[in-house]
Amino acid sequence: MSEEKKNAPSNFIKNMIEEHNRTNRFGGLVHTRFPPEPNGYLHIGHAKSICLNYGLAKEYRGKFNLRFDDTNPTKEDQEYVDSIIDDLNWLGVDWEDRLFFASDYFDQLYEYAVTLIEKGKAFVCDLTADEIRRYRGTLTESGKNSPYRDRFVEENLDLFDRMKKGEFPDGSKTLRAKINMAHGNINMRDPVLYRILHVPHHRTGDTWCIYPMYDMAHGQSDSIEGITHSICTLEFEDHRPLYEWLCKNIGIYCPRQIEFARLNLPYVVMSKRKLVRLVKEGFVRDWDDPRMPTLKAFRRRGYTPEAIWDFNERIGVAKVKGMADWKLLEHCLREDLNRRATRVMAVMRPLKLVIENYPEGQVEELDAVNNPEDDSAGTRKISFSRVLYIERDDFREDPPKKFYRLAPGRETRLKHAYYITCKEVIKDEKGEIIELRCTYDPKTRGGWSDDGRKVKGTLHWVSARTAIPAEIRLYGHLFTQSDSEKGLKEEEDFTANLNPNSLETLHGYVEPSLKDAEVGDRLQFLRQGYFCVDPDSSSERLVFNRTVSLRDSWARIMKKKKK
RNA sequence: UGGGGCGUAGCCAAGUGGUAAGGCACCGGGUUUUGGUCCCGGCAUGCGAUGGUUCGAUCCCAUCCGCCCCAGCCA
Repeated sequence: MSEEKKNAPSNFIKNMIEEHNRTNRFGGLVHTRFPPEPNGYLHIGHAKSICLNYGLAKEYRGKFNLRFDDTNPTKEDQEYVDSIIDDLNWLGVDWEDRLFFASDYFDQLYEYAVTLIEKGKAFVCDLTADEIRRYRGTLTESGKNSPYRDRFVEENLDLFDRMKKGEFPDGSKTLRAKINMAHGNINMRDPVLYRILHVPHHRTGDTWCIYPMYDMAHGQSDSIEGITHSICTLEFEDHRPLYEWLCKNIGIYCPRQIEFARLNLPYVVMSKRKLVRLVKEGFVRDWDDPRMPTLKAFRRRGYTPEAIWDFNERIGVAKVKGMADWKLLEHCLREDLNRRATRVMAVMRPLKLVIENYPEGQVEELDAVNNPEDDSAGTRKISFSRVLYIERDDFREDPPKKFYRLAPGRETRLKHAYYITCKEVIKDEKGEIIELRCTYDPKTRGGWSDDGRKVKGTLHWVSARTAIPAEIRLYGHLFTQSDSEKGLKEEEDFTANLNPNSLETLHGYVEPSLKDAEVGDRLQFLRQGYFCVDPDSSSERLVFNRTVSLRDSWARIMKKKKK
């Protein structure tokens, strides 16, 4: 069996890896990792990092680790560990037996710190947080040395040991690297390596009251695990010199840190702070509200992991900060769903339609194809009768040009059923159309006419006597502005840009074959879009989320006309 | 005014001394019992700007312009 391999486009990281392989820098190995901090839920931006790291390991037949960067017990929690693992499994990521935690290395990290002290490369500093800030200098002025910088090694060793033993209160002392307070890169101005935190850790409990900072943990964990390419986002570029300085001065293997631009999507927010507010202040239902950019939300909305992978492969990887386009994500989704989703008929905004010449009480079973893209999906029976519902949008009393659907006196096709002709429009006292009276042509059963007569439009429908009522949720962008901070007035914050119409709830009808649909089932509602069964569904009530609409060229024609 | 990055089409993004890949979007056409899918075609005399080197520059050099990140005992 030959497997057609997609031409994954090149990017600067692959070029770098290939250069490393050419020069044998890492012995031809590629070993990556995804290093989340367990302090929140994964979102679509994390997916880019995951796909990148895991994808590279796969492509170069290397290894991939999952490592939680859990060095700040004040923010982290087991709940997030579980949630992150769940999302990674959903994405199909396999770290085999390599699930690690930075906290697994606390003993080793402590020894590394001792090594630095012994080499005269680190010292215990008694400055307060405020003092440290003042001593650090500014972007343009160099800092000045801490008065504790020249403590003897023995004293530093003793103090650090006592920090570990819990002799000092939070914030009273830190361990700092001894580098250069005049360095242009502020990260090199004697950065804090360890701080005192009398806080229990979700994994190590009360074992520790000193915890390493990011810089003292991340690169060292990479080193311990034999990571070759430590891929992170752009804002860590300034940390690379420190990453390398620490490896070198501790005297351990040094991976290569590579920085790439994180993913940004318009009309949504990705920052943890903002996401929390949306949930806490009730702007969305929860972390998995289908309007959220969290992976949980994408999952609930009906997105497939395959689509997310495809999207990430297509947006590429670079150092240019940019905005990805929802249109591309949606394209990837439709492409995947088109292949796999069963077609069914559902009416979102029902309009009653009575076929006057169809015998009262008669019911017919008609054949319907389940998926024209997949013959193996087979066919099903759908029942036809005298009273139906069609989509309100599929009828126009005064049809504009190029409107192919139903209109007074016009003949059109009911999908899989018959040609019908609209004879009469019935309105209520307010002038609202409440019912259509039509006739059908019995000779067009199945939707064909053998006299060569053609109709332009084909409508979806459900039979009133068998249709199941359903709640249908349509989603729009969370924000009205591509950037949630755009155009805010003086006193407003980003929530002022929330889209008040991001959720529209409809009550329609679906065909009876959906009676036993299960949560998560993905379907195409013919001519409308892809939908999935929401967990809010019960045996009493079916709830569908619109995952994404179908491309709608009629809507585009109308839009153009308006302009 | 310190340090680190980035500027190729509406959005992403390859290429890097030999005359601008690809995808999305968009436009036009064909097929179609989904105005879906699919198929065909179009879409940068141009690579932030200006000089220079060269037979030849998006690529090398110089200068300039624009944007982003960094002053947590967060990651």
